[in-house]
Amino acid sequence: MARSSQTEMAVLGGLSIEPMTAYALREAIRDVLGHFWSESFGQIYPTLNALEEAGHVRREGGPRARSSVYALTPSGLARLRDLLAEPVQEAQPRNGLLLRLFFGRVLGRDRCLELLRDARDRARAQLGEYEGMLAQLTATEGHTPDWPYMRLTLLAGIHQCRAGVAWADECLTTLEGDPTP
Amino acid sequence: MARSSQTEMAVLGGLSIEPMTAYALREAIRDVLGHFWSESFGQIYPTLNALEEAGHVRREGGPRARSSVYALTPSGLARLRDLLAEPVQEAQPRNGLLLRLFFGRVLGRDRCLELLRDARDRARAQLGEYEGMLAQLTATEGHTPDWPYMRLTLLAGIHQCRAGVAWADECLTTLEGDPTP
DNA sequence: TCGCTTATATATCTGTTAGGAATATCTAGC
DNA sequence: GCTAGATATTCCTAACAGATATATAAGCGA
Repeated sequence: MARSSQTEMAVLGGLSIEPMTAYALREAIRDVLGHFWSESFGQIYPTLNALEEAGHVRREGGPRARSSVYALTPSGLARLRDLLAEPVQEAQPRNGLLLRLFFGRVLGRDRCLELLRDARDRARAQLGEYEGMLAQLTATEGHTPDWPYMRLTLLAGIHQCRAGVAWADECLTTLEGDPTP
Repeated sequence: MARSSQTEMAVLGGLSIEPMTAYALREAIRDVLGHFWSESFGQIYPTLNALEEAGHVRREGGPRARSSVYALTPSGLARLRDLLAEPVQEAQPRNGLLLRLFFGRVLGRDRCLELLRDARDRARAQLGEYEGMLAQLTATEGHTPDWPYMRLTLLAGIHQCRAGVAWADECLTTLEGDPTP
């Protein structure tokens, strides 16, 4: 059986854009999907093997001696369609920042303020990056069919960051004005 | 290296509020931290055992025959402080919704619209819940030391949801107006 | 008040998943 | 040719979720 079907989806999806080596696939996932997805070698390779076994992926000699380029087969595309149509399963939430802030009484107010400032700065920086990417995307001529969908995911990042900045700002003002230590 | 157990932090933190059984701890984590954290029995029990071994937690007879109530020891509180002070390590992002939307070309526009509407509705519903909880929190008399920090985390949920709604709305308008199938 | 049923509480166990260190190989610059 | 860095792959270990097993309490009819 395949590893988690989520990894399968990401892998098939990546190959649906163009055939790649496993290494390139990982780079692509990190660079393109990086702000909302991640996969590591340990997942990608076994998944590719399983997919090859199932005939969803074809392996060809790669650019280097011992490397392989994987390409989607028709059945692989069908499989991708099926997976994408499955209900979204959200990952269990695990927000380390909020966990720390929740126990702020123990951590101390100053530390919390620091955390919040940090979070705000990081969100601001990210926001700048995303806006740059969006501008670049908007400027590209000859939109591919993927264009509107890439835009969606970028917009998600932007809204998220803006919310993050606004939240941190609000918290900072209330917490700074709070007399209790 | 450390995929350090964040579970330890959540467990110690929970016990820092009041002594509890493992079962109650899990309930508390689900109900109170639920919107940004999650733990399962499979992690909580072994973590408690390890903490007891290390002397960070004291086990006493619980409300039922075979049950134990765990309480934080001074060294446990110190340990919690240390853990909270460690740099925040964010979980790898895994957003199933965005992954699907990214491959929207394969999934089809109509399905994407559906996903977006769903996401918007869920975000709206959540927002209502959080706002209710915030109102309730604001109304409570005699603020505990934890009060301002609980408020922070609730606000985070609220900002997040608002951003989610705004994003989905924006995407829906652009995608609905898009002539390409 | 007894015995039966159901719900709740407690604990353990197991397969899956994840992440990244370790390893190997190649390419290019010096 | 030699070294640095990019490319490619394998593997191991710990975290993890969720199911399952077992015990206890509570409800309820007789």
